[in-house]
Amino acid sequence: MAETSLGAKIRKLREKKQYTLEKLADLTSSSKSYIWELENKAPPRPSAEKISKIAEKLGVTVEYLLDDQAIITVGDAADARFYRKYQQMNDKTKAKIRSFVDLWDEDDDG
Amino acid sequence: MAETSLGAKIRKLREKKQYTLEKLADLTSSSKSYIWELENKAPPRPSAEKISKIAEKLGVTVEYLLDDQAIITVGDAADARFYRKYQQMNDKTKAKIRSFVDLWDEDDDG
DNA sequence: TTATTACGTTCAGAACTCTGAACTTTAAGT
DNA sequence: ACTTAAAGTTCAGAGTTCTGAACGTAATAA
Repeated sequence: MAETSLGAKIRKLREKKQYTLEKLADLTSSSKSYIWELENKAPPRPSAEKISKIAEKLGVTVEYLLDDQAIITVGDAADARFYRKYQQMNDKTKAKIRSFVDLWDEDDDG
Repeated sequence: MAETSLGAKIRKLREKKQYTLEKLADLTSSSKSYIWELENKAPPRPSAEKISKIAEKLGVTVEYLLDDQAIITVGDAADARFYRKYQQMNDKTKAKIRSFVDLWDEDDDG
């Protein structure tokens, strides 16, 4: 089957989160058959709305999902991605990161 | 005519860059009639590919164009404080924190 | 074996995107 | 006024997205 870059990314992220096709479909107001198509059929051209919800639930940016090349994320996009990731962590981890960043901030920030 | 949030953002950014419909269409492999529809007709549901190119040429993220709400909805006051702090740091520090958090995520996510 | 359950796969077709070409408007020049 | 050009607007229809429902497969249990 034609394996696209987008499809491979979605499947990898979905499996890492242990979501079934149906689970991810529910989270993103999609059908499981469509999620399956995105992962397995070429060439998908999903709507921005779909890919935006999918990116959100998988904890990445739209840019990351769509860009064929590896991207060097700078500026706002990187910040958005970072924050999305942070939000999805559990409270204990969040607290650890915050106190860690507080220390870093003292020394380094200008 | 129905004025959507997405349409308004695209027009504002396009006019700020002094692009005509045709110019933006050329830059994004679209037709000018379609760019016009995005700006003026409701409800647009453009493909991820289109909106990605448009965001790129207008110098914003896909998330900024699509999210109806304020960019980030904060669940928790501590998160909000943390993110404000993070945003004010310099790029090098931000990058360090991000890669640090990426590592943390590997262990912890599930 | 025969349920049952959970997950993945296939496909017809309604609904929608997006284009090309024609048309209208606005503005500047003579 | 008339011409020309540049920008915006409209629309039919080819082609695509996306869903719902049916089907396939594998695992577990009685």
